[in-house]
Amino acid sequence: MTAARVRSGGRPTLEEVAARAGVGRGTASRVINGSPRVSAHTREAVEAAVAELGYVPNRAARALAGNRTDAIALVVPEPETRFFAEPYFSDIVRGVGAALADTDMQLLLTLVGSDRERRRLAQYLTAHRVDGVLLVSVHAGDPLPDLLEQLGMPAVMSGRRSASEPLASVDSDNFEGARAAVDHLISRGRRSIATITGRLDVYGARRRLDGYRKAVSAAGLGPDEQLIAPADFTEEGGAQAMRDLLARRPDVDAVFAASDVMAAGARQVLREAGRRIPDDVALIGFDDSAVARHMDPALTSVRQPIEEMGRTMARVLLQEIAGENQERPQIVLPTELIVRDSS
Amino acid sequence: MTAARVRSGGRPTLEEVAARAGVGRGTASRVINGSPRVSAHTREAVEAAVAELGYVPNRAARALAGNRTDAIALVVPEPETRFFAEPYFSDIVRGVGAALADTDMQLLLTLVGSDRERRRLAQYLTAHRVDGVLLVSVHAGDPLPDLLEQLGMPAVMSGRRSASEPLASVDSDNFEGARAAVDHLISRGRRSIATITGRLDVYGARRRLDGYRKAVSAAGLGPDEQLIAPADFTEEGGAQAMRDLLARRPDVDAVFAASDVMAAGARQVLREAGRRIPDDVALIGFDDSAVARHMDPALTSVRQPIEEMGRTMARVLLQEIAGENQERPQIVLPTELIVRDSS
DNA sequence: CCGTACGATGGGAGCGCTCCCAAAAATGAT
DNA sequence: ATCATTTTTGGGAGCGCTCCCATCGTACGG
Repeated sequence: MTAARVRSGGRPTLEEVAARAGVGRGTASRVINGSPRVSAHTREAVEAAVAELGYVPNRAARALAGNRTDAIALVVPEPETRFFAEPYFSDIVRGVGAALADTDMQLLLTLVGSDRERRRLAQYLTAHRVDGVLLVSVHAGDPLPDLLEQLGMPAVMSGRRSASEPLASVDSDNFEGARAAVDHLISRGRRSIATITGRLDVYGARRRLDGYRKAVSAAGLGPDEQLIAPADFTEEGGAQAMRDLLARRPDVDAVFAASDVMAAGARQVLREAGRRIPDDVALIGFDDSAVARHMDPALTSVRQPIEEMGRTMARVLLQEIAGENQERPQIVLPTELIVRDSS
Repeated sequence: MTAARVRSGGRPTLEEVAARAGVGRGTASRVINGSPRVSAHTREAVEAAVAELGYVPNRAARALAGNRTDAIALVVPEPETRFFAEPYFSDIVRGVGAALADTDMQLLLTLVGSDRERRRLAQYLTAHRVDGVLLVSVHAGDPLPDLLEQLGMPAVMSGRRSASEPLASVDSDNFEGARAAVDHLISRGRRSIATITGRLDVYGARRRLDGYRKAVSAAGLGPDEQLIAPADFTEEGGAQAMRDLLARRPDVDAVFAASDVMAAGARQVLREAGRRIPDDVALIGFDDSAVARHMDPALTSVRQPIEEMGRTMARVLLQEIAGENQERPQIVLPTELIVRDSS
């Protein structure tokens, strides 16, 4: 009693679809993968069989045979999740998800915190367990991008590490965003415009500072180094920077902070110093996060198109994987100044 | 000239590891999968070969042969991402990631927005492309949990749909959280304590209301229906509810809002009505989100152990997958009242 | 010293698919 | 109608692994 070749409970296989459609396995495969070398008639038959059987290709088999994975990894440095928590993370994810929706790429989420995890990730990548990698918030000294470059693994990062980035990247226009913010302060009649910078080993932070400088000097307010206070993107850092500014230049009448969180810190200090916002000192942040909307007064801020960055990153990565890109695209997306009550 | 069996550039395979260790493929497999039926000597030899060759198992082959995927999906309803954006999403992810770190389970992120995506997801699941599912913020009418139950697919959800949940679930103690908040208000001498509820088709929102009721009546302040204002978790909803409350019961001296965002809406209305916080009206929120910390005055709020919920969900799911659970665990994690300036 | 038993081991079969080659069918040119 | 092409098609080989069974080796009891 030879066991029947019919699969009892299991999911249907390609072979079964082919049998049902009265064609060979190879042909069925062609139809399913959209190869053009199939007659219309055959195609219809196979498609009907697929529908009737509710066939869904087995990903593992596909991956094994085709030597690819149909999966990409979104790599998030663990320490950052906290900072970027705000909308950032979920917006990126939403964008990426949207771009992947009509693909059958899977999105793998990879948090890397400890060195052990880093190593494991490197191993993962080396073992080619994903077709491509999305890198979020990469630091200057991060070895990962170089590893990817070396492995020839398609990758796209958000932001970049320097002006000349070997990997594909998608960034927001930090320079123009900062400039627009400062221009806005100038147009409101402010004259002693300070800035609180982010960690300057982050390229974006440097660009924001550049934008500030450009706007200030274009207005003939000369870049006054006393008005530039370095900080580290944290609330406490922003507060400290504000204290320094107030001590150095009590005449300051506007502050452009390179992040909303730092602006929140600055606000606190300004309050305690009895300066009214925006009457005495105008304040602008960067990121347009929840913090900005809920601050009192509501914070004017530079908004980055985070979700679109996510979408774009995914799109570019798919192109890289498909080998469609001659060279690594360096995409810069425009920012937008959201004017609220603080300026 | 028979092509050499040596793989030129590629990743090493099990077979190669076995050859190098001077054992058979089966034995090598046993070592790698931690089977006890291997002699210590052999084990060492294989482990050495693995290290030397930098062997990493091919996931696809494993999945294909073993009929499993070593992957779990985190399913996030798209419309929610926006609401839950705050820390919620990233905290859950961090928790899940942490619990998965020493496993070699992969985390698949699946956003489901459109019905088309829902269907595709159902197909995915039916095709057994993952070993288990993590469900975040499920609505009362969501068909997904039932589908999973039907398929016998291991699943864990955050929160639950009703008191009797067939699926495994991990929730925070909404009841006790709300009760603690209201008790705190009572201990501060408040007497006309109102509540702004979330959408009551969400189980958690109902539990928060129950907790409020319990605390109020325990204090002999009788549940006064006029002090209960239904809303929908949005800022505008919270504002509207607050207006209603003020109109109905101008004597209100405390408000417990079932979310920070609604509390933010309420705060706005209270301000406009000239009520000082906390002097005239004390205010408490729920979630302990960024909004709470940055509100002015800083908002007292009930904090949920989100990251731990993520960790627990993952842990429970792994157990479900391993078939270790007799019945579906219903885990409730404690909340904590974070007292700030608003109460 | 031999039979028994059991742990350790090797390797065949097969998971479901893609790749690719050779065969079959259709098309066109003469 | 014939032959050269081109298009379609079928199915073998093989991806790297797990499962499982037959075999081998060894320790032990009699």
